[in-house]
Amino acid sequence: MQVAPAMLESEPESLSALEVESIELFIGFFKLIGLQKSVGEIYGLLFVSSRALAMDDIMTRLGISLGAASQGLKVLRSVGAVKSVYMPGDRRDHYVADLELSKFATAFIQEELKPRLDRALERIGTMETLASGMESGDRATAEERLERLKHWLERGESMLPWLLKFLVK
Amino acid sequence: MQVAPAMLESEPESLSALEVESIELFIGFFKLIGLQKSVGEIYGLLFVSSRALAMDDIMTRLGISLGAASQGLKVLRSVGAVKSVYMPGDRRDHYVADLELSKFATAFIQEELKPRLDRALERIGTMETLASGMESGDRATAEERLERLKHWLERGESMLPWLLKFLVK
DNA sequence: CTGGATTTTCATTTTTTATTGAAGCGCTTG
DNA sequence: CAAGCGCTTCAATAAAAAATGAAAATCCAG
Repeated sequence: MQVAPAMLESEPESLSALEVESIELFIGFFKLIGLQKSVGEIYGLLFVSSRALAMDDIMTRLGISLGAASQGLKVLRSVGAVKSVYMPGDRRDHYVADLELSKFATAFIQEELKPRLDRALERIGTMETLASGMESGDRATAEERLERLKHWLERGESMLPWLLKFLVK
Repeated sequence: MQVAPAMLESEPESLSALEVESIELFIGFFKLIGLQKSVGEIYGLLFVSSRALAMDDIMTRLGISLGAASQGLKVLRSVGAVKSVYMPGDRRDHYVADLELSKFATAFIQEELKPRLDRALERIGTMETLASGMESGDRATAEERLERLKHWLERGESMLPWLLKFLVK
């Protein structure tokens, strides 16, 4: 029996150089918006694939586990980064990358950034109340700084709709 | 055996409610831009402090280690979020929060976002080369997608200067 | 210089986060 | 309607990131 020499530690199914670049690119990109490595890997693979891939293919090509593939696809579906296409005569779901890149930015802004800003502004309300019961020196400092922070956050918040519009097209 | 009632696990030096809110707020904020918890803690504490604090104070109030305080302050200095003020008759450095919040955003955009976009665009160059040597069906797919991605990234990049200007004031 | 105070560094430990894969659910289909 | 396939879940494990604290470097005042 013939076996390819010294292959126990190689890429599970050998990715093309193009695929490797794509995967690395999207890992970095997705990490930035708080998504994990395996999510980026999957999207990177699908992005340069001209045909739809089953979860099975994805696991094998990337050498990741069943669970990671399933969870990664779940995340990608949830942000609309991937859609499944019907393949006649195959029970498995097959996935293609959604090329509307702006979706990631949109999801990030609406699901991460916006809620955080809202939460922070809420917190500032609480802090203003707390500060009002302090002795005058500290109170003045706190109030001035809170005011400043509030302005800045409100400014940031006011920018989001514009940012969204810009990114979406 | 008698032990002080349930105090083994309390806050090391008791933070005020205002301080706790501030710390939590900045932990969240800083995490978003990729800075770690202890960095947020320190800034949060300084943000509502009306007097400059020595590293010693910071450690004690927050209950963090020497190393964490030192490293956290180093990061904060490096992004200009904190500055040290001279305290007559005390050899220790004392720190105050820099209130120019836009510095964080600026540092993030210039030190995280911009380099990543540049790196990604570079990578796309490589990928275009790789794609050009593929067989025609896959090549067409890859080229179209790369083009799309490139446009989007360039668009993002073109927005950065504007974003910076908006955030800085 | 010298001694102690202050701060930085970094190998180790702890904590947090991501991945794995076996168990189990629900479709299909034979 | 049973058996197998595809997929999801989640407790256990592994990997990555952050915190710790002792040792070393730096800084002054005397």
